[in-house]
Amino acid sequence: MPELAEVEWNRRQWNPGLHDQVTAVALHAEKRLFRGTVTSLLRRRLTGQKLVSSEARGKRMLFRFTGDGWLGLHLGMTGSLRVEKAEFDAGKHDHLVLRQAGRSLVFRDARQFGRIQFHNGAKAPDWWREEVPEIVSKSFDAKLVESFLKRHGKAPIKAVLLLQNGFSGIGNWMADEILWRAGILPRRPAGKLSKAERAAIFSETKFVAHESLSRIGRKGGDVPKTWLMHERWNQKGRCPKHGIPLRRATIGGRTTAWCAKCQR
DNA sequence: CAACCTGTTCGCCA
DNA sequence: ATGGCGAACAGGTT
Repeated sequence: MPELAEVEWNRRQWNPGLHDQVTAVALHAEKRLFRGTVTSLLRRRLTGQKLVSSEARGKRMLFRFTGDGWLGLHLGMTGSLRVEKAEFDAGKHDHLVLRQAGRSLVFRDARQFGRIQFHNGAKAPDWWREEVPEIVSKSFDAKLVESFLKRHGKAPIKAVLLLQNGFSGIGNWMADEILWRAGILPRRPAGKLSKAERAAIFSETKFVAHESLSRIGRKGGDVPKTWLMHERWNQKGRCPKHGIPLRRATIGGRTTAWCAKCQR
């Protein structure tokens, strides 16, 4: 699930727990998810504290607690956040559960490509403060995209769109969606795109990010049927514009789908 | 049983 | 020093 808008959706799943005290912490300390994190500290510093606020940046989330506790979450490939009843029994892949009087806040991640970090201090942790502009912010502008594409000029544009220090929050399906809308073949080297094509990458990135984020709260929640996204999952996917079968190949290490007619 | 998967990180090479 | 690429990670699904 987890790309930009889905991350934001998951972040909100814990909103029912805002301003409530964490009465107990249950976690699977030996799991790879906690690599680099002192779980005993996490457990000790969150127990008895209140969840104050949360924020998402790209694919990362930060939950703030009283007592200077900061919980960083990344959903990886299969992570999700949800709320369960207070007395709910954690399943095999429910690697972190924050118990509150009225509910349990649950982090599940079967494949464990995600990550759980904890920091105790007055200021937000270093790993959160490193600045990569959010796509929906003003500082993500055409100039920034220009220089980023130039810097990675030899790599296929598809691979460049997946680099989180430039396109924060873009994942596999969003990258394909952007390229389809921009009319650009995923294998084209980023440095060989025309000025107009670079401008299209910029504006379609903004468009896809804004559109998908704006739909989270609404009923249905999903992006329109006319988006490539709905077609690219299965082998029989077809271009929403032309109805012809999508081409597919591994590019930038990931399965990539495109329309040979739309994209040049 | 084999292939595939919405992500990052590491080691190797240019 | 920087950039590009493929493998590895872990487990479920097709």
